[in-house]
Amino acid sequence: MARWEPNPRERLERAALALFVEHGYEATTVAGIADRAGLTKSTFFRHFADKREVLFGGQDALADGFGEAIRTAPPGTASVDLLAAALLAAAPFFGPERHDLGRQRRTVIAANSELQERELLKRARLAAVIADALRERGTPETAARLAAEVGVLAFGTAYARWAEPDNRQPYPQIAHAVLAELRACAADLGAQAPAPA
Amino acid sequence: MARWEPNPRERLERAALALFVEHGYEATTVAGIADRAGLTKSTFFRHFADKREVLFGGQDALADGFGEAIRTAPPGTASVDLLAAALLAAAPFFGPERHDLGRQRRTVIAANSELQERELLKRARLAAVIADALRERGTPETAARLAAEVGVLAFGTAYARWAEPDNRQPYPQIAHAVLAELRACAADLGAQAPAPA
DNA sequence: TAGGTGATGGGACTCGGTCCCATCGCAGTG
DNA sequence: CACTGCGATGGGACCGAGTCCCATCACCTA
Repeated sequence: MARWEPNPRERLERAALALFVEHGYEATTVAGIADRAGLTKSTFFRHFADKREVLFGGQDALADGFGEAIRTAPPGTASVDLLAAALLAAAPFFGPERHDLGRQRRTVIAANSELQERELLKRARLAAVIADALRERGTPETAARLAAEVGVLAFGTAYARWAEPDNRQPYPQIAHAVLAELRACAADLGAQAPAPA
Repeated sequence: MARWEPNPRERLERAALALFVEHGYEATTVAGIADRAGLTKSTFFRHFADKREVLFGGQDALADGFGEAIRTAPPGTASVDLLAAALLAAAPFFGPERHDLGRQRRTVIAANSELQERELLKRARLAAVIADALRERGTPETAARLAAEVGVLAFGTAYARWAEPDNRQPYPQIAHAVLAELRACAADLGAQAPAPA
């Protein structure tokens, strides 16, 4: 009997991703996902708050890792390096063995605006975590908000490049490169003298 | 008879905001909004793609204005000043007479994460419009993305400050101040030498 | 062997959203 | 003054997401 087989949550996640890839997000019903995992609709909603959330399970752990990395960095570390530390804390989630899953997940999300909304919400929470951690270190309000936004942009770009089908570079290398590039752009942007009002 | 009274779209928007303020977003049904506007559920969905969208009607016009402002700026204008031009293009939407509406709208959105998701999506589209317009002017990819993100952050901050209950400053003044502050922070962030890998 | 506990199954229900068709009001036309 | 075409509305059937409640099952412990 299907009841009491292990890891119902993980089974649901796998079933959902497979069905989303096969038939698309909208054409897939929650009952269908549950069926494929040998469970029911009730159980699905006991493990996930809604249909979208089945694709975003790891995001909370990610945010925790970001905050922790910034908080435990040595005193006096520059903001850019704090961002680097945060991005690297995500490395365990992006090993080469998860490359295919990451690519599929990205494809599914890219095809549906509901899922994009959810991803943006997760990123906003990520930015909030980063900004909070920076504020705890004494970074002024606006500087913390900007750095958090840059960090999230860097993370999103790095994730996108890592998940590219033909990518072979490891995530940490990509993250460093993206962050360095963004830092340079920030310098350019900040150096421009604003026109007199 | 209620049929054929003018401005059904605007009536629906007013009815929705009023009910959201009174009972909250979730406790309000689409049928209830339509009733209050003297219309039906069918008509509601003929004017708005979904329940959330009734609060985000102006966002598309906003994005158009942003793109237009950047495209029509004099050649050679610095990126920061292009962002300033874009933010000022939004000024007509934020006259003092709309202050109360803006404040109510913000309160409703702040209380519901579904609405926050939609707002984030709209802002992402805004960022995409800005980045596209900057690319058209020859701004390199990464610089355009960063500048767009900064622009959206500036807009969000300016809108939030403008909609504060006790705010009396006009929107353009706030926008300029926020942007100047962010430019300074970008300079700081970019000036930090990254630690050697 | 008899509970006790936590996870699951299952069904009823509400509401968002889609679809289709009948209906209405307003032209314009003869 | 009818007739007709057109666009907007009303209304009902329908599906799926999500909630709620309760019965049921498997495992553990006394």
